[in-house]
Amino acid sequence: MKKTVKTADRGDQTRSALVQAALAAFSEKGFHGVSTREIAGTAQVNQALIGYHFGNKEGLYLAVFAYLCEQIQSRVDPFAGQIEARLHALQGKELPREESIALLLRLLEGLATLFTNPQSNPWAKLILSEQQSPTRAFDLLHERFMGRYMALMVELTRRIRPQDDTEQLRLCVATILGQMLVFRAAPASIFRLLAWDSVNPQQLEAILRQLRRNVRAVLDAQE
Amino acid sequence: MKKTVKTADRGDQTRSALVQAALAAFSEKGFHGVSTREIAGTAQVNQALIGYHFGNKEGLYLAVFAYLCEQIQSRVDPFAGQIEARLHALQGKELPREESIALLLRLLEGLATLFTNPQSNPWAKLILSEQQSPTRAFDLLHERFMGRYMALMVELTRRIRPQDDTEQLRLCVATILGQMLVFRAAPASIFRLLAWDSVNPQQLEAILRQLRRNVRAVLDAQE
DNA sequence: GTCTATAAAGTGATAGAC
DNA sequence: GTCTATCACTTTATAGAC
Repeated sequence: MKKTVKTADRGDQTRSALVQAALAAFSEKGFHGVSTREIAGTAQVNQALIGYHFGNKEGLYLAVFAYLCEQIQSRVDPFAGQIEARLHALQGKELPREESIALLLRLLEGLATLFTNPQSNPWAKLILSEQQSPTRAFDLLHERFMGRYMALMVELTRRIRPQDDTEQLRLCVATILGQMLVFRAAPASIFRLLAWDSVNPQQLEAILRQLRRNVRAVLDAQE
Repeated sequence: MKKTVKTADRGDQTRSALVQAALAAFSEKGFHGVSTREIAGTAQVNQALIGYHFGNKEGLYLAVFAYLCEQIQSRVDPFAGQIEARLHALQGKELPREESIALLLRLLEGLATLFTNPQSNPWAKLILSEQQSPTRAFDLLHERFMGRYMALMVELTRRIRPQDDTEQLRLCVATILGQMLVFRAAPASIFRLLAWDSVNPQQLEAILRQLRRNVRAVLDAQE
């Protein structure tokens, strides 16, 4: 047993290095914009190992998204789990309106904080690329976290605006998400508009303040 | 003179066919996802003519964006020009609040109608791709129409919320734009959320209704 | 302005040695 | 699990005939 300990996870290291390098490369230049040689070079790994570990280039692409889902879930699931637990514990009883709004805002702020962080730059590019031209990778994203977070937002909104039908609630959630996503979806335009070149902590606070104000206004709106 | 009339614009026809084919191809598969052979094949034009007319593949890419700017401007400039004329005619006098809101909503609805139309599918993909990784093509987009429309929205918003400083106004415009853009930026998720597979006229009306309600609420919001 | 033909370099995948 | 070497194919750009 002992004599294999040091190299037992060499395959894991190779896979991990390839996924990291591929994540950066695919997000910067797109699937067709990078060669497997380039990725292997960055990862300091032999090019033939992509085939061995992931089957082919597409398999590596999917592995990147599986990794990406883990990263996002580990950061957002705490918020979502808390809300799901609260909703479930009610057993049919009503959730106070103010608490519903607070939970919705907390989830939204968690997402906004994550998605305005430069650390999520490469993730955002990959996800937006899949939004425009979905492949099997999009199914991963939707099943692992996107569908769940959106459903949660609809349920919270239903408690806040019981007079709306389901389609209205979904549209409401879409426009709320849009107010946060615009900073990722159209960063080149938005940063020119704001005359910012990134989002520092003070600026993030300004964004969150605007989001809070808008979301409350939207949730209170009369027809 | 007469003997060259029939073929005088043959070069124009070639350029146009290449730009049309390239627009569709680049938006579907990205710059690196299509070959010049494929574009020339679709355009039924010899592959070597891309080099002759546009220098190289990148020159063709830029020509696509110049064409795209013309198309969008011809559809949105009427709205923008009307607003600019109204603002300019004031000569310092105040614009009534209700009229400012009406003008802002009209511009926003014009943009929303254009950008939810399937006809603008390829445009949206190209623009969003430039938003994520701006090249020289983004400068074209910003200079020709995006910068102008955003500045106009900020000026209208300033009349509606004179108590806000410029940064707040810009953030407000960003979040308003986001509510419309989300249907283009994250279509795969939004359409799953709404259980739609495209936007028919009734659904467009539902989107516009939601946007109108939200924008009024956001513009009326107290701190 | 358009064509054919081709140069020069790059691509993903894989067989076979270790 | 990793490596080298290579196959089969595609890529963009361009020289030169018409």
